[in-house]
Amino acid sequence: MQTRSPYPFAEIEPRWQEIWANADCFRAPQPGEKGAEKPKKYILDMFPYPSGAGLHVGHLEGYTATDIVARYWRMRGNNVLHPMGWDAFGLPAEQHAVQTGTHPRLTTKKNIDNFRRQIQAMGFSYDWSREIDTTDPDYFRWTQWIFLQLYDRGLAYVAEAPVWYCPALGTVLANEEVLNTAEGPRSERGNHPVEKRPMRQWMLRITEYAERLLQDLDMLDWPESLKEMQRNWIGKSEGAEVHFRVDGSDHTIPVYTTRPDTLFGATYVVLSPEHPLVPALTSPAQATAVEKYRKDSSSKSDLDRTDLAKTKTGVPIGRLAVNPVNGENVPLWVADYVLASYGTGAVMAVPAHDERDFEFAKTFDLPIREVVRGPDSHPADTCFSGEGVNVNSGFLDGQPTQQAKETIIGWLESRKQGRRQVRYKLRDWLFSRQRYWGEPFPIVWDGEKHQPLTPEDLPLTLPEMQDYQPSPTGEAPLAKARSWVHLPDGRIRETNTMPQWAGSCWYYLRFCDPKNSQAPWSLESEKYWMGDGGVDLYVGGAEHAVLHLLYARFWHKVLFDLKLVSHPEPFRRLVNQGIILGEDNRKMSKSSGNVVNPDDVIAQHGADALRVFEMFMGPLEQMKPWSSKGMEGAVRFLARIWRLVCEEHESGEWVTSPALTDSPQDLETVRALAKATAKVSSDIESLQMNTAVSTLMILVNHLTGLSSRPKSAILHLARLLAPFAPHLAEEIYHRLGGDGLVSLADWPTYRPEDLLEETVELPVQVNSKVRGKLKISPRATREEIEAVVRNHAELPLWTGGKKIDKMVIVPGRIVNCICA
RNA sequence: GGGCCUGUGGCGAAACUGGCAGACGCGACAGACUUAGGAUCUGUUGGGGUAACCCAUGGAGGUUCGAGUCCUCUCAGGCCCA
Repeated sequence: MQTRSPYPFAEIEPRWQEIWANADCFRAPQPGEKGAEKPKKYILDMFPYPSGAGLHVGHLEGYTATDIVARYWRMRGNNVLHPMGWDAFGLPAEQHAVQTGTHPRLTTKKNIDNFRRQIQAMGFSYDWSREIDTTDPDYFRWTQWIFLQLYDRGLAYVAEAPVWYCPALGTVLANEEVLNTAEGPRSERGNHPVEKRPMRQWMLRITEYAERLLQDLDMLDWPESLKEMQRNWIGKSEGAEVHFRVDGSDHTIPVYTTRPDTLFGATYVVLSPEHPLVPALTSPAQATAVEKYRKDSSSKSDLDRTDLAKTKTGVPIGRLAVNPVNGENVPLWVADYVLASYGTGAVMAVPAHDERDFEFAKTFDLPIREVVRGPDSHPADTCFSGEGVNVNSGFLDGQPTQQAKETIIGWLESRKQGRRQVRYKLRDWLFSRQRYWGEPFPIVWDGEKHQPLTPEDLPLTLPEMQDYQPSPTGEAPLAKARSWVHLPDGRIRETNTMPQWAGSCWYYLRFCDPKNSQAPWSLESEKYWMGDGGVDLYVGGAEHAVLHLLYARFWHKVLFDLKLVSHPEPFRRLVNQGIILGEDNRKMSKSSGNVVNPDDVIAQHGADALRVFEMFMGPLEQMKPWSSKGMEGAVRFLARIWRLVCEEHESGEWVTSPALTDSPQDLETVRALAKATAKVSSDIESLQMNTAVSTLMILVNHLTGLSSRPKSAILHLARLLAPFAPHLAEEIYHRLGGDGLVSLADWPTYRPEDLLEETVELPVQVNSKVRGKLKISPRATREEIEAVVRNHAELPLWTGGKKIDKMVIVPGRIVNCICA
C-alpha cells in the first residue's frame, strides 16, 4: 500500500519547475537589455566538480542558502546574476579512462547531466542560459588566452626544479596538493606517497603579487579565520640576509634571519642537507659522515625534520665561518632541522634565543650566549625567544629589540655584509601537470625555446587518444599523440596540461558574458556585474581557503593590471558553509555508509522540505549532523502551510479550506505579519536562515490558530515563503488568486508601527532577582516607568518593605530596584 | 609548539549594542479524534523542591545594579599552520 504524503509535493514541484523554465523567468538581462536598469546582485556558488558519486546534501546547503538570497533580492527589485556551471577537468574522469578506456569527455558529460538533474530537482533559480563547462573548447580557449596574457607579462616561466611527483597518480603536484602525514608526504588526492624529483615545469609568478594579495585582504568581507589562513600561507616575514664568509675559502654563505638583532649570539651556522655548497665545503675528514647524513635525511618528511619534540641530528662539516659582526670563527654544521626551502637554506644559529637552535646546541654541546634580556627574569639555561634589550652585543648593548634590528641592518648594509630583506613563504605556483584531461598549454617548443601560440590559434584542443596512461618516467600522456605533438615545421607542442585550478580561476568572470565569442567577457558586462566590489556573495566550502581563493585572486589582480576588470578583488563577501555530518555525527562517506542521497530525500519528502530543513538545521557556517527526524519536522511544517489553504476531503482529494475568508486581517495578524516580514528580511540578508525559518514557523502557528483565515494574510505568507519553499509558495499563491508568479512578486512590506505591541511585560527586579512584572506601553519613558513602579500596589511585597536606594531602568527591557 | 574557531536541556539550536536563559524544531509524556496510528489536533516538557523558592550556559576567578555575552586563567573538541 502506498503511503499518503502529507501534502502533494510530488505533483506540485515538477509542475512549477516546468512553468519557471517555460517562462524563462530567472534569466538575468545583460546590460543594455530591458531589466538591466535595475541594480545588480551577483550571488555565486563555488561551482562543483561533477563527480560520479553525484551531489550530496552538503553541496545543497550552500546552494540553498544562495538561492534564498538570490530569490529575495530578485523580489526586492534587483537584477540578480545567479549562475551555475561545472569545474569539469580533473583526475577522476581520467583515471576512469585509464581503467575502462572510456573517453573522459563521455564520463564528464554523463556526470554533468546527473549533477544538473539533481540541482534542477531542487528548484534553484539559476539562469541556465549561462551554464559553463570548463572542458568546453569555447570556454577553455579563454583559459588559454588568459595564460597567454600571463606569459606575455613574464608571469609564466619554465623552471627545472625539485617538485613533488606522485608515482601512483603519474603526475607532479603543487606544494599545496601535498599533505604532511605521519607516514610522510602524501598526495591530497588519494593519499599516495609522493617524492621530490627534479623536472622541467611551468611556473606562475604568484610571488610577484604576494604583497598585494596580503594587503588587499583588508578590503574583503570574508571570515577573519580564512583571511588569517591566507596571511599565514603568504607568510610575510621581515628580517635580514647576513653574509657569513667561509674561513679559508672564497665562498660566502648568505643566511636569512628574522632576528638580526641577535647576531652577536650566533655561535654556529647550519646548512640544510640539500644546500648546494655542502659538498664543496665539507672537509675530507668529514666527507663520509656528511654524505651519509645527507642520504638519511632525504627520506624524512619536513614534519619529521622540524618537529620540536624530535631529537635534533646533525654533523659538523669540518669548516669554520666568520661572524661578520665580531669576526668570531663559528663552526659550520649540516642539520636537517633547516629546510632548503626556508630562506636561503642556511641559518645562523642563536641557541640562547631560538628554540630549535637551543635544542640542537644542548644536544651537541655547542656554546650558548645570551644577547637579549627579556623584561622578566627567566631561568638561566632556558631559551628566550621574545623581545627585550640587547646585552653582550657590543654597539647594540642597551637597545630594545626593534631598534637593535634597525641598527644592525644599517651596520651590515653599510659594510655590504648583509641587507634588509622581506620574505614570503609563498612559492611560485607549479602550473603544469602530466595529465590528459586538462587545458593544453598554448605553447610550442622550437628546440629549447618556447613560443606562444597566437590568440587566433585558440582553442588548442586535446587530441583523441586510446591510451591515457602516463608513462612511468613522468612524461605526460599527450606525448604519445605523435601527430598532435609534432608540427610540420619541426616544432613540437608542450605536452603538459594545466592544473584543475586554471578553469576555476576566472569562471565567475565568464558568467558575466558566457556566450561572448570575441573576448572572454565584454568590459561593459564586467563593469555591470562585477561593479561595487565584485561578486556580492560567494558561498562555498572552507577547503578552498588557500588554493582556489588565492589563485583566483592572483589571476584577478593580473587581469586588473591589464585593465580587463574594474576592481582589484573578485569576491567582496565570502561565506563558508559548514560540513554536514552523517546522522551518526561522523563525516559522511561511502565507507561509513552514512551518506544521505538528495534524490531519496526529494522522493520521500520533496525538494521544498529538503531546502527548508537544510536551512533550519543550524547556522550556515557551522558543522552539524543530519537528522532524518528533523527532516520529517520540515515536511510537517510545510504540510501545515498547505492545510492553511486546503483540507482533505473524505475521498482523499484536497479541496479549498472553508476557513479561508476575504475579510480583513485582525490586529494580531497584522502584527504577526509585520514582525515576521522584518525578521525574515534581516535574517536573509545576514544569512541566518535557521532563525528565518523559525520565524516563519511562528507565523504559521499563529495563522493555524485562527478560526477564520484572511486570504490576504496567506498571500503575504506565500511571498515570505517563496525564497525558502518556492514550489509550495507558488502553489498556494496561485490557488488564492495571486497575480502572476510569486517568484517574481514584490517582497512584502509592512508599516513600522505594526511592529509594536500595545503593552509589553516589563520584568521588575529587586537586587537583580525578578520579583514581579509590569504591564506597560513599549513607548513608556524612564520617568513614567519609575512612577508606575513606585506606586505599584505589590511593590512592598517585592521589596519586602525595604527602602529603594537606586532604581536602574532600561525602557522596554528591565527595571532593577537596588535595596540595602 | 603557534594561530583561529566552538563548548547552552535527552538532541539540533535561540538570545539585538551586557537586561526575564532555553525562541523554533526534534524526541518524550499525557489527552482528543480513530477499527488502527509511526497521520492529525490540544497540552506538558532544563534540574531540584509539596511549596514560596533555589540551582543551572565546560570549569575557576574578576568587572558590573545585572554576565551565555566583557576581562584573566583553565579544561575539552575542531580547523589551519609548523
